[in-house]
Amino acid sequence: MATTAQYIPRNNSLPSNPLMHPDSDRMHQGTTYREVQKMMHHEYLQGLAATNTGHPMSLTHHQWLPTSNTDWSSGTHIGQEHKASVQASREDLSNGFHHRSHLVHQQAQSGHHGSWAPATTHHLSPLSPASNGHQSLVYSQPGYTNLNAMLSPQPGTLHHGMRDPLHDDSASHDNQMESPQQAFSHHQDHSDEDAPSSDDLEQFAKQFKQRRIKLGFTQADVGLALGTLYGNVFSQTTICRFEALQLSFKNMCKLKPLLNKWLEETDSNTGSPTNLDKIAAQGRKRKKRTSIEVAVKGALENHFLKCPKPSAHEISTLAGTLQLDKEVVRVWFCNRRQKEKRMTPVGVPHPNMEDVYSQAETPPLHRTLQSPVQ
DNA sequence: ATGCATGAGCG
DNA sequence: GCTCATGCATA
Repeated sequence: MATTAQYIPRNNSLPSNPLMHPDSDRMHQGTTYREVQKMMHHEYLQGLAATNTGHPMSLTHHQWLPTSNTDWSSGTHIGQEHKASVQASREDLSNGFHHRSHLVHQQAQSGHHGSWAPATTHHLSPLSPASNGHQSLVYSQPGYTNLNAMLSPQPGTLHHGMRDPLHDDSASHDNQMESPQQAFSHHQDHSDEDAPSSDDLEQFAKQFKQRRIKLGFTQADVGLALGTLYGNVFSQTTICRFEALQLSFKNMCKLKPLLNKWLEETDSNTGSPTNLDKIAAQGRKRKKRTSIEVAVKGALENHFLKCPKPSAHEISTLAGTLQLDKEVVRVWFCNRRQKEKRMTPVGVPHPNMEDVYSQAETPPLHRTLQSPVQ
C-alpha cells in the first residue's frame, strides 16, 4: 500500500482570516535579522536578501496543491511585528568555504581558557544548579582557532569524524561535494560567534536539551519562543533535529546562536512567563504523506547504495517497477541524500564501538557520535 | 522522533 | 532537477 493519496481534507480553515495567520514564517521581511546578522557573520546570511522577492509561484501545479490559495504565498500576513527574518542561508554557499573546516578536530583553544573545548570529555554536569544561574550557561564560542591544534589532533580525541570532506569514493563516485573548502587558513575573526566546531555543536546541543527540559519547555515551546523573541519561528521538528544533530553542519551553526540566546534569556529571568502564544493551525494544503512499504523501501535503499543520484529516466523506471509515483521516488532520493549529509547520518546510533567497521559494510557512512537520545 | 513534502535559489 | 532549510503529519 504505498498508496499515496489524495489531498488532504484536513482542515479547511479559511484563508481570509488574517488574524491567525499561520505560517508567516516563510515570508518574512527582515526585521530582526540584523540581530542575527551580527551574530553570525558572513555567508550564512547572504541569501537572505532575497527573501520574498519573487517566487515563481509554483511552476508545477500538482494537483494536490492548494486549492485554497490561502495565505502562504500571498504575502500579506499580519505581521506581529516581528515575524521571521533570518532564514537566510538558503543557498549553499558553495563559496562558503569554511564550513566543515571545523571537521578537523581542531579542538583548539588548547592552552588557555579552554572553556568547554576538550569536548565530550568533561561536560558531564552541565546542568549546574540554576542557583548560580550565571556563570557559564552562556556558552562562549571558541573564539579563535589555534592553528597548531588544528593540525594535530590529540591521539585520544579523534573519535568521531562526521561527514568528512573527502568522502570515500569507494562506492559513490558522483557525489559532488559542494565545495572543496580547505580546512585551515580560514581566518577567524573576532566577533563572538565564529564557526563552532563539530564538538562545540554536539556539546551545545546536549546541554541545550538538558537545560530546556529542566526549564520545562517542550521543543515546540522553544520553536515558538524563538519566534516571539527573535522573529524566527521554528517547528518542533527543527528543534528536535537540532538537539539530535540531525541537521546539516551549516544549519546547526545557524541555529545555535538563536538557541543560545533563548537559553540565556530564559534562564536569566527564571520564572518569567512562558511566552506561549500559540499560533494556530495551518491552512496549507499538502499532498498526503505517501506511505512506502518496507519492502519497497528496502528496494529503494538498495538502489541508493548503488546509485545515490539516479537519472530522471532511472527514476521513472524504478518508479514503474515499484509502482510508485515518479515524483515520490525522486523526492525519496532527495531526502535520502539529505539525510546522508546531516551531522548525524542515517543509522548511527552509538558513538562507541570502534570495531564495527571490521565487518560492517556501512556504505558511505562515517560514523559520528550521537548519543542516546532523550 | 521521523518520513515524506514544499519551496527558494541555483544552475 | 538538484540542494538545502524547514515543517506537517504520522508512527
